[in-house]
Amino acid sequence: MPKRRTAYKVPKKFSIARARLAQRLISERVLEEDILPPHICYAAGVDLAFLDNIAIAAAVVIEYPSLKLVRKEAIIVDIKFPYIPTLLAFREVYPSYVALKHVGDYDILFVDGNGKLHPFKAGFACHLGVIVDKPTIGIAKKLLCGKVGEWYGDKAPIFLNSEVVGYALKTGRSKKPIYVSVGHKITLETAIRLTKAFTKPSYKLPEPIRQAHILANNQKAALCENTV
DNA sequence: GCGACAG
DNA sequence: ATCTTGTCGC
Repeated sequence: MPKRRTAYKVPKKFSIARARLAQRLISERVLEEDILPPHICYAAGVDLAFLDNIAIAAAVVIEYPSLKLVRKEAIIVDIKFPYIPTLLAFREVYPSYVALKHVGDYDILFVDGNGKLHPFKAGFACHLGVIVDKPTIGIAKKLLCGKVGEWYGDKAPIFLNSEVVGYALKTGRSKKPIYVSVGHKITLETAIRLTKAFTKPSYKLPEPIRQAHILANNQKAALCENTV
């Protein structure tokens, strides 16, 4: 009788090793193909604001092509996990997931944070995208890793291990670009096209993220007033 | 070992 | 992300 053993060791408590294992499993589930409706009507966006150890998670739904805000919900959750570069998802995924459940259905999701533009190709956008199982686009305002390639008009590829994992994209009137990458169920090309489609000419960020950010901060301000 | 490092 | 005022320009 052969000796029975586990395929690999799975730590029971949190550890960097366990987090990396989770990220590897997440990255293996990410689908970089367009599995989305032929015509996008609604795009959801999520963003968080913090106050001590609590997070205010805001989720919104933007209609296309009007780019009007049609749904918005915010929730409050206690936060224990700290912000650690490359492990952002472990701090923000749960609140985001809960807030998203309150805005109903949508065709695509915009997340503020990277998708595959991550050291282990498992950024926050991949993590959340796989969990909610929706076409997801990652939008970051700063470069986490990788090297910016040659610019072609308004965009430049981001290389990581000689592989294109995202694009720097100049939107609105901003000199600084935003960084677009695949979260889940979408190709990089479509992610860029939809990011542009959901971004108003005068703003740098796509509406789903911009509106979610505004809502999160408004809710935080309202919460502070009630505390005073 | 050192520096960098989404939100 | 958060702490913070004014300010330059379209």
